[in-house]
Amino acid sequence: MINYTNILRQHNLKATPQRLAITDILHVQGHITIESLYEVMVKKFSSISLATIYKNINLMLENSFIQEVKIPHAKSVYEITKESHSHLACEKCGEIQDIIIDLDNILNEVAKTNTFKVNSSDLVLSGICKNCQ
Amino acid sequence: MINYTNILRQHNLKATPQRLAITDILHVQGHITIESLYEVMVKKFSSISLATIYKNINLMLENSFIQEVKIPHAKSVYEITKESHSHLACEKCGEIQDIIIDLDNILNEVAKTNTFKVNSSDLVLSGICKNCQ
DNA sequence: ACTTAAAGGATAATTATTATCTTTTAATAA
DNA sequence: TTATTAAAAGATAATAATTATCCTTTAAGT
Ligand SMILES: [Mn+2]
Ligand SMILES: [Mn+2]
Ligand SMILES: [Zn+2]
Ligand SMILES: [Zn+2]
Repeated sequence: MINYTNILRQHNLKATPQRLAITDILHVQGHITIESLYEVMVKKFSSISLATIYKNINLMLENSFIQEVKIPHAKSVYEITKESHSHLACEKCGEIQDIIIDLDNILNEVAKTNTFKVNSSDLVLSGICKNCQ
Repeated sequence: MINYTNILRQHNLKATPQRLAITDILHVQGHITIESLYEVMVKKFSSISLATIYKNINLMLENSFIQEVKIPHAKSVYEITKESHSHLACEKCGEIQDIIIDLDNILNEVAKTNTFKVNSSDLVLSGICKNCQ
C-alpha cells in the first residue's frame, strides 16, 4: 500500500481523507470514469459532493498527478500518471487495459519528415478482450 | 466538387441544403468541431438551429458517413470517413492534420499475444506543427 | 491549542447535448 | 405540375455534464 499522503503534499495538495480515497481507488482500479469514481466514493463518504470529485480530478490533472484517457465511443477514464503507454479498449465489456507498445520506430519516421515535432502519443486499440471472446 | 447529393441518398438521408452544406464544409475543412461547424453554418443559414447540427452529426455518425476524432486536451473534431489514418494535433494552434502511419507491425505484435482481438486503432500524436515551430 | 489558507459540501449557474413539438420541405407518384 | 407524406428543420424545453459560488469544516503549521 503506497503512501499517497506525501505524494499529495509534494504536489502541494492537502492529504484529505477524500483525496486519499480517490488516489487509492485510482491505484487499485487503474482506469475509472468520473461517474464510477463518484459511485465508489459515495460508499465511503456518504455525503461527498460531486463537485469535490470534479475539483480534485481537475487539480490532479493540472499538476499531472493523473491523466485523462479518451476512449472512442465511450466516456473518458482517469488514471494515475505513469510511464507512457497505450491502451486496449474492449468494445464489449468496456474494460481498459494498459499495454506497452514501442512506438519509437513510428515517432522516428515522423521526426524524419521534419514537419511536426512530436511531444506525446496517444494510442488506443479497440476490439475484444480475452474474457469477451 | 463532389456530388454529395447521391452519397447522402445512398445513406438514406435526404439531401437537404443544410446537409449538403455540412458535408461540403467537412469536405473542405477536413476536421472541425461542433462549435465551429455551427459558426460556419450560421453564416449560410442564419436561422439554423444548433439542434439541426447535432441531429445531422449524430445521424452521419450512426451510418459511419463521418467519424469523431477525440483529441487530448481539446474538443473532438469530426471528419468524413476515409481510409484508416492517424492524426497530428498541434498543441499551439490546435490544427489537426492527417498522417498515414503503418501500424501493421504493431497490430501483429498484439495479435501474437492472442489476448485481445483488435478491430481498430486510434493514434494521435501531439506536438508542434511546422507553422508553429 | 490557535491560526489560516485550503478543501469540502450544498447548490446555483453554465455548458453541452438530447428530446419534443410544430412547421417546412425533399422525394415520389399520380 | 400538383398532391401526398415521411423526413428534416427550427424553436425551445429538458436533461446531462461540468464549473462557480458561498459558507462551513479541517489539515497543516506554529
Ligand atoms: Mn493506462
Ligand atoms: Mn483525419
Ligand atoms: Zn471485454
Ligand atoms: Zn500549430
